Amino acid sequence: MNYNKLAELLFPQITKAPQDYESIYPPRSLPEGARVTRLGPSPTGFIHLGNLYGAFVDERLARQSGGIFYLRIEDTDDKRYVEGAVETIITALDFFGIDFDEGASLDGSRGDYGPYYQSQRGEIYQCYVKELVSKGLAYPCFLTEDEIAKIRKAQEENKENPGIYGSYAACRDLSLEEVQQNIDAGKSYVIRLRSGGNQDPEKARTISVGDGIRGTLSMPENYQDVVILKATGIPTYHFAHVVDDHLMRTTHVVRGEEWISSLPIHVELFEKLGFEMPVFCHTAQLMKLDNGNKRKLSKRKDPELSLDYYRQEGYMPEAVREYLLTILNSNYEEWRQANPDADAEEFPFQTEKMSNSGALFDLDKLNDVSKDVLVKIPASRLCQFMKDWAKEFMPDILPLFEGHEDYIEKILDLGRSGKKPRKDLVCGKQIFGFIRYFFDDHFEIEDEYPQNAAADAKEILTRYLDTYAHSDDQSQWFDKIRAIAEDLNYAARPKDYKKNPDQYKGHVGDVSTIIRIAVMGRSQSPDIWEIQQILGEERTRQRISAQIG
RNA sequence: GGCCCUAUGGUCAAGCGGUCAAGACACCGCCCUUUCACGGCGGUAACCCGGGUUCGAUUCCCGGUAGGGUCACCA
Repeated sequence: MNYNKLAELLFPQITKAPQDYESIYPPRSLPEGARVTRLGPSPTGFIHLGNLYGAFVDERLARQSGGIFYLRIEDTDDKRYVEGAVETIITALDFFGIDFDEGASLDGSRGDYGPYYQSQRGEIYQCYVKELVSKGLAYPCFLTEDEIAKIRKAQEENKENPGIYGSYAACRDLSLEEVQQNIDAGKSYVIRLRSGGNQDPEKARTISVGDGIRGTLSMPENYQDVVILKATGIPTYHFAHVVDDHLMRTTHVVRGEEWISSLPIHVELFEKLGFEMPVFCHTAQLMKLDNGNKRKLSKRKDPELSLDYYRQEGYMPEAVREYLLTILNSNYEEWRQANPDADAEEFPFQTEKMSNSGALFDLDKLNDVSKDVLVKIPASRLCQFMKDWAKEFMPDILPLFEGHEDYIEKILDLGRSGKKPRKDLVCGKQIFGFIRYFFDDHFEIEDEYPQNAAADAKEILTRYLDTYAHSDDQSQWFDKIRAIAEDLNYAARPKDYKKNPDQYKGHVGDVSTIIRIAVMGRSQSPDIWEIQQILGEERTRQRISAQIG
């Protein structure tokens, strides 16, 4: 068999040789130790938390080493293509602070290692396929779907592994003439790898691959004659991955653990092509607890998997980032405690510190992290964020914020100063619920007066209103409440009440709860005096009067 | 079914042959306090099972079990 002739027969249009591409895409000149990573989404338009998780790893690896992080669109399957998906991906990632140094972007592509859309790299792949064919390492296969199905059936009956390999690889040794005849007959064909692996597990070589996260992975070598070029002339993922990551000079391939099982294929491809392998980092799947069982997060059932969910709820990107970092590296929280004010970028991220078991997504934890993050963000930025969020997801309330920035900022800053700032802001939705009573249209009485004091409510509020002086400082103000409490036989200090509960109707806390409900509509809130200062005298008096009736 | 990955409290997760088995979230209690939150203190709660190796295994090996992944001209 003359493989050169076969290659020429199959790919007459390919005139370039691998060497040409080697010089078009030379090794990158980057500082020692710089890492080149990539994100390779297929343009389905759906980007989820898992993608973001992986993207962070890529981004950290590259940026921390002074390397390159690029975006490559893996659109080798036109059936999956969704209009506008690339924009969606870039925008969603950008919202969470992920951007690229190179590759596909909103306005075309940038970088010297393109094209960055696999669909535009046909010639490149075919060149390497041709190379493989000419070396007898790949061959055209004319098996039809039906024939393959039959083979599979027979294999199942014989309890053999399914697939095209060994004696099942019917087209492995077709002569040049047979190939020619098939082509002339208009038969469609794919190109398969002529695997050198042994299907007998006893005789198979064991391959060991170092993984950036998991140490060493070892498994039997590949023996399947996998498809590398589809009938359309477009490569499969396996082949595109190997060629692209070599030519784009990727040093670290971060991908989900579902790829581990096809690693042997990739290893064989890298070897046959004579490429150096990148370092693989197989990340664990994000899981979720469902009826007591861990399971993979699914886009159908789990809204929190979608990145949109966090935007809709109004989580700030840095909060999500911070949370992701805590599950990304086990020592992150420790580092954060030691460096409370440091930029997250400064954290020395290590793939070795990544968990290799599936982490359960924990909303409670996210909320907690978010509180800690938001407490450090200035009110002006929070206000801006709330406006942006409302504009997109709750346009009805936007007018409450716009043009009232000073008011909003005061509200957001309530109790946030001092040594022990309040941490009650989590996300947009929650924040609005938390501060709703500051807006008359959204103010309503939500809670009931405490039972022991309800009877005195009107009396308390009347006296409160009568003695109210907006200019009182906090202690003057509270002294008046104490006075009211004492007059009405409530203990001025809770401790007195605790000692002699029978002597009083309640304590000053009950009195202020009445006031709190009248002014805020709820029994729980930050400091009443501060709120009244923000609300203003008129509005405060109005609300109290309204409850006196 | 074959191959592979994983296995410490409810969750995340330190540990890497000898520890009273860290820490965080959640939960509970107490303190602080005019409510809530914050903060402080304390508490409940864990090494999947069975064999080895070893003076000694959560840690190493083997075998189960459980969960997950993968076996496409999808990525």
